Amino acid sequence: MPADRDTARPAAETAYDEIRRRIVAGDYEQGSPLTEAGLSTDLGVSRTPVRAALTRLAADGLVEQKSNRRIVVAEWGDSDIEEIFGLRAVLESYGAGLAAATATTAQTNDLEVLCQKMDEALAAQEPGWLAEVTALNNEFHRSVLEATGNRRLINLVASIVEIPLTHRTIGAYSVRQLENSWSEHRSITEAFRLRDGEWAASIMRSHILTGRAITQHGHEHPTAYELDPLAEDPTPQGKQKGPRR
Amino acid sequence: MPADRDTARPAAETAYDEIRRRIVAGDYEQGSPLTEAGLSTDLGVSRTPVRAALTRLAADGLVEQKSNRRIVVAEWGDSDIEEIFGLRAVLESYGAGLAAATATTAQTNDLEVLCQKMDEALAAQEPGWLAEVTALNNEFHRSVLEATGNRRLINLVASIVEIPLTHRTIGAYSVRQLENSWSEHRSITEAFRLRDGEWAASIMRSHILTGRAITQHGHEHPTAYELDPLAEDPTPQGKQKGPRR
DNA sequence: TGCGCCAAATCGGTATACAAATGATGGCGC
DNA sequence: GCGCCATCATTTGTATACCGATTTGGCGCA
Repeated sequence: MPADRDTARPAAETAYDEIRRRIVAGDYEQGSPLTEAGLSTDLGVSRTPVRAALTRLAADGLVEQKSNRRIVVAEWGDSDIEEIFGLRAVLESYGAGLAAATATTAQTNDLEVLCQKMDEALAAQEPGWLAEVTALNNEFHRSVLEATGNRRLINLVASIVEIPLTHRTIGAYSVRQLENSWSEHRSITEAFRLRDGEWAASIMRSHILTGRAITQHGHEHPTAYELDPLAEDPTPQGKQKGPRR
Repeated sequence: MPADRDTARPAAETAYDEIRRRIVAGDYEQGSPLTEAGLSTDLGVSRTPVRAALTRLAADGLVEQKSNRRIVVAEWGDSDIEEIFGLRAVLESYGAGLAAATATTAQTNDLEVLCQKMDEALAAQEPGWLAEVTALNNEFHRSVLEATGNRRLINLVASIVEIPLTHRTIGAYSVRQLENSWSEHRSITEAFRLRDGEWAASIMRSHILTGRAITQHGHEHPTAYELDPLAEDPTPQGKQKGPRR
């Protein structure tokens, strides 16, 4: 246990980030109970910041409060993935349409840069490239939403997307499918350049629904392409003991 | 200060509800700072539940945390109304489409009942009818979303709609416009009966965008209909002293 | 041997005490 | 007289102690 806490950052935020990271990383079993005291000793802070963190996580939907006021890690199944992709398709296509119609040249160029980086990442395929692709993909979608300037829309999508999903999702794509995905990103960028909101929205919708199809059915017959599988998991070191009980 | 606290309900939840009510009711000036100590003494609870309440309210977007870690009541203007109606149009039409395609007869009947009650409320126009109409309207939209069974969608819309808006919105409608609004509700119900998701989605979209137009431009030339204006406020009894400062 | 009740421990909810940081105000010096 | 610095007050962040409720395990009785 580190004696020198990082006093620079608020401890409540640290606790929030750490607990969130653990949940998203899958360190905790779904439905496993989280006790404030346990997390408190685990993180080396008192129960108060842990409580604040759990409150925020509950609002995010990452933990649930059972009737007996017991807090457990949220569970989800196929229906949740269905919901998430459906909502993303609706919201992100809406956002793409808005953004494309009003985007500045600078914003469009930013998307172009991201596409460029993606191409390079694909071409190079250095160790860890899957993680980089995931990051770039998230960045692209985030940039599109940011371009709308619609803070509420951004928060809405953020509250949905941030789930132990995105990680594994990319893994379901074959390289061929990844190339197609990037091609769609390029098309969206082009729609931005033409200020064609309808086109942008349409592509974004297809893009996400394609992702849904691949995530749900693409596992069966992957063209695979086995790269170094460790690269997919950004946190390889052995984790702390799992949930209590 | 009441000595006999209602120990039955959790104090944090009470604090959340009360602070939320005050914000939505407009008791606090937009951008006015909320101090934990002040709310604590106001509500008769300690700072801890107040903190929890403020955390939740921040997640809801009803309060904002300024850079200097000062918490203020969220401010909004016309652009927020624009955002909200736009998102409602997208999300609720999506929900209506989903729900209509899968709705049970019982769910459709529930909508029918609500339409019936609306007709009666309009015909009677008893004191407080505007408040009742507001409640029925909210209930209708909530029922449609509930019929989707999409918990995430429900939460998303809830996080947007619950805003110091709905109250005043209804006031902007003329009676003629209210009748039209209910007529659209009836059409949505009919679409449910026919399991016509596309139709339902389309009506819902028009319905909400009409609401946007009335809210934004309908104030200028209202056919008015001045009823007792107090009826609009569902909490008539003199509440605790207003915001500090 | 099984069922039920009681007791003890565990955990979440609340209050409060304390520390750290930030903003304001007043005084002092130039 | 103006500006800067120091001190103080206000407020948030954190820790901890206490209380009530719920659950669990054991013991006793049928």
